[in-house]
Amino acid sequence: MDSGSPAGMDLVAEARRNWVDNDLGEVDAMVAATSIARAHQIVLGRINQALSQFSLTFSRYEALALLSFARNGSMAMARMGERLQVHPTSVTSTIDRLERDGLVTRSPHPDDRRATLAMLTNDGRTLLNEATRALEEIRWGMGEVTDSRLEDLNYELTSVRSSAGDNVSGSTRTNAKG
Amino acid sequence: MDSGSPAGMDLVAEARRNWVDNDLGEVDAMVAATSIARAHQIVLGRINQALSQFSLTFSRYEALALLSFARNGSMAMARMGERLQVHPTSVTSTIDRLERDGLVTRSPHPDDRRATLAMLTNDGRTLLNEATRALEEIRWGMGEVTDSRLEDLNYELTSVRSSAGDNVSGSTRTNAKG
DNA sequence: CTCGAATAGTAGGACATCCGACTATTGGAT
DNA sequence: ATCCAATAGTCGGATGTCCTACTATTCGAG
Repeated sequence: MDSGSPAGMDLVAEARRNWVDNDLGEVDAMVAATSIARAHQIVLGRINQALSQFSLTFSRYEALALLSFARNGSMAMARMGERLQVHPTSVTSTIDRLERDGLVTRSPHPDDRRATLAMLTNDGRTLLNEATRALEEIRWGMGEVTDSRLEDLNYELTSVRSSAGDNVSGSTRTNAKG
Repeated sequence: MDSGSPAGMDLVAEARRNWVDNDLGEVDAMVAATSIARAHQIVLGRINQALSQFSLTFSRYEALALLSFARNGSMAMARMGERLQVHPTSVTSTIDRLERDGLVTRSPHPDDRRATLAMLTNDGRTLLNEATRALEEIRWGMGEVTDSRLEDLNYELTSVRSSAGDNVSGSTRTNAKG
């Protein structure tokens, strides 16, 4: 345990009980939504805590990582928004802070004067590598959960993602279980 | 499909590919963290969209629902923070807006002059019931995913939650699969 | 070639969340 | 009885996210 919860209390089970007691419908869906939210809160909290030593947040880390995989370490901001699935104004805000901290620079797109390229600086790449090691050390906030369980979890999550149009490609489910 | 994604692209699979190509570790954990974040984004987006017709957000809805299960429809704010697992200042902010909209009232705690009780108003309870029906209609953002799959998903998520100290009680896993 | 639709980025505003700091009150230890 | 630590709530500030609106630029239709 590390992200304190009210002792002796399962918040999700509590929600289920309240729902059932009040004859409300779609209990499994309610529990799933609640569980996802709580898991997200836990994992994001751990990740952000691990990143805080680098004055990074997960959002900014994701942006750095995305740039690091691009050719020349640069990418048009609009494309970053597509990849990260965030609003264009969120990209502006994220790049603002990364630029402020010297991890990224803005430069005009050579072929499209509307566009702006965000480019990783040397400092940015160095910090990204350190932050990545820190995230590996905490197993990306997944605690003690074994890789086998993580694969099962990833498989189950694809059903939610695909229902939203995420083109879920080969979600390699190595654990033959079904 | 309803929450657009870049056509023909699985963002999570893309992340996995980048990770493997760069010989980075803890790939399953990275994918799990990414999947949880994306699933959360999808589900929360759908829920907030369904709630927008009531000028509610999921945070405010959760607060209303929590109060509705309490005796007298009231609860000390500190206790709300514990149940919702959010910072005390978040409770202040949430109750501020609910009070502004006439859905909740503040009153002094009868036995502890430090504490403040948040109490559901009649309008608040009415709106909560309508909002709950709206969430049931969209199956809490879980799309087409069957209840059977949701049970499996809920089971897998308990491993993450319990690793954070959530005292996971009987997560009834009706689907015998292991 | 010109004009309007689409695209790229940003500014301003609303919310949600956390953190640190501050006030008021409670309660236990001495 | 007194004093200090713990608790309850709020304020101000930082971040992240979205939305609407606005400017600049590109591109296709005619």
